[in-house]
Order: sequence, then structure tokens, then C-alpha cells
Amino acid sequence: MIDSFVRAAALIGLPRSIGEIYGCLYCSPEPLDFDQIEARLGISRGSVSGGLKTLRQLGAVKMHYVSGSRKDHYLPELSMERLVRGFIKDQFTPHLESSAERLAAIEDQVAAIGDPSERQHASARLQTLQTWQRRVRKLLPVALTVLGGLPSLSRKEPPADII
Amino acid sequence: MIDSFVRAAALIGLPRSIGEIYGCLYCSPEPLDFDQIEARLGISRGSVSGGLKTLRQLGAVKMHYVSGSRKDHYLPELSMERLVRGFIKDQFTPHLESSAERLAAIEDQVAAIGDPSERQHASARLQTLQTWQRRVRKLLPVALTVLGGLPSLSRKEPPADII
DNA sequence: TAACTTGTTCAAGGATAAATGAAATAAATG
DNA sequence: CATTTATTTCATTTATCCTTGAACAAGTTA
Repeated sequence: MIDSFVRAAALIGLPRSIGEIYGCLYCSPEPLDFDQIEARLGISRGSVSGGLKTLRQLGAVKMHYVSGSRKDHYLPELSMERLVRGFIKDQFTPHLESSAERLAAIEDQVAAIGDPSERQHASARLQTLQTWQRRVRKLLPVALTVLGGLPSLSRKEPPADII
Repeated sequence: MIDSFVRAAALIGLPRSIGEIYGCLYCSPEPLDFDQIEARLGISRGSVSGGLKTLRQLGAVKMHYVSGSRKDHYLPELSMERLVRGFIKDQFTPHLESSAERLAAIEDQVAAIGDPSERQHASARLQTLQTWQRRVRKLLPVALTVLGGLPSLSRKEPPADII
């Protein structure tokens, strides 16, 4: 089962250790502390520390106070909506923003091209890129809705089993 | 501009050279051959060969016959829908399928757990995973529609201001 | 058939990212 | 405050993936 999370992590560009740690918490019936994670996975303290830091930042784990223990205990976030939202906010939006800046810079460069037909071609390609970016932006809220398991706003289709 | 494609490639887990090659073709007003790509980017023949192979497989470049030349010439695929479709088919669907197999295997293992409460917990977590997988499956056609720029089936605009 | 063109394959080298573990830091306890 | 405990930092090692370029195969020309 942990392997599933390691693969999922790899798919979205996160290191193996992060998939392992989240998977470990996901499988456990109880909150785990630092040392338990280290021991169960057999990975280094450094990896656990860094992995938990990233997972906290993503909102993929929650800290859980356990009375009688000084250690921090962790629970996995089980809401896919919150997981996806955290990932988009932390790993995706920054790319989109820097991409927008870059396209704006390119726009200026294109305007400065001397040869008219060359400029025209570059302009057309740039416009295509801008369209693509607009579509990606449009996709984010839709993806959040679908992955969050929320009812779609457009419920055109009737249930399939009506006769 | 090519840099944009290098970053986009990295974002979806493809090597730098592939982003460069596609970007090079995307920027060029004319189809380019093998040697032109190698010369303009200053990368090795091996990288160009492998990169073009992957891009062909993804459907991200099209071969274009140029009379009077023995060389293969390439044009970039400019339809985002086809680009996305190729990517999903080649890089995404395989993961989804193997994931489904893995979950099925886990289902058997969970059924074999002796302790009842432990089994119950594992079963609940497995179900959550299965729900997540179902949602990802559901997302694919939606993503294709949005990224492809096709008119949505729904009359209502989804809220564009999330995130 | 020899020489040349075009493109692919693959072993070796290189670059990059992740894991490690010891030392430093921070926090709680007696 | 000294001491024990908990966590982070960071230089180093390790692992992985990418790139390179020479050798190779297939097709073409003279």
C-alpha cells in the first residue's frame, strides 16, 4: 500500500521518502511520532525531518497532540480536496505565475522583431501559448471539484438507471 | 520561449532535451530536420534521436515530407487537445492501470488480515483509495475537454476564482 | 562495391536530486 | 542551569536519470 503512495508521489514529482512517510501514516490506525516513522520505514532522521516539513507545508499531514508525550504526532490528511488544494497551491500555482511573467516578457520581445513576417509568426505562436495557459487556469477549479468529490454544478445527466 | 517548453516538460516529468526540441520546432516558421535541430540547440545526436522518438510516440511532432531531401522533417503538433491526449495515453493511463491492479491485490491482502479491528481499518483506507482512483479516472475526460478548448456541456460557468 | 548519408543504439561519463548521519539547535525537565 | 530529549541543519555520499559520442545499421549514390 505504501508503494502506491511512493508511485503517486513520483508521479507528481515528489521524492520517494515523502510518499513513504505519508503512506506510513495513511496505513497506521494511530498517529505516529518521528521515531516510529523512522523505525517503520528504516530511513534516516534527516529524511523524516525534511519529508514531514514538506508534508506539513502541503497540508498533507496534521499534527496531533498526544497527552503524556513530548513528541509531535502526525495524522494523514484524508480529504482529497484538501490534498489537491495544497498541492496546487504549493507546487502548481508558482509555476503558473512565473509562466505568466515569462509570456509577458516574450510579448515585448516579439513586438521588437524587425522582419514583419517573422514577427507575425512569432505573434501567432505566442497567442497560442497564451490560450493554452488560459485553459490550464480554467482547469484548476474544475479539477478541484472533480477530485474533491463535490457534486458538479452542471447536473445535466439524469441518473443512468432510470427507465 | 524555448525555456517555457523546457519548464513545461520538466513539470510533466520529461527531460530537458525533449522540451528544447519541441520548443525549437514550435518557434520555427518552417519544418526542421534532424541536423538543424542538433545545430540550433547545440545538443548531441543521441539526444535529438531519442527526443524525437519520444515526441513522435506522444504525437507531439508530425513528420513532414520535403521534396528533394532525404531527411525527415518535423513539425510541432499545435492542437492542445491532441497533445494532452497523447500525454494521457502514453504517460498517464499506464500508471492508472497498474494502480488498479495493485489495489485489487491489496484487497486480497486486506481480506486476509486476522485481527478484525485492524482489518476494518485497512478496509476503510482501501476504500478511500479506491474512491480517489475513481475520481482521477473521472477527471481525465473533463481535463481533455477543458484543455482541448471544447465548449463545456454545462450551461453554467464554473467559478473561475477558486485558488 | 566502395563511399556517403541518415538515423539509431548503447556504454560511459556527468549532472542533479535525494538520502544519510553526525553535529548543532531548540525545547522541556528535574 | 545542567541535563536529557526532540528535531533540524548541512556537508557528504549515494543513486538516478540524462547526455554524449562513437560504433553500427540501413539506405543511397557513383
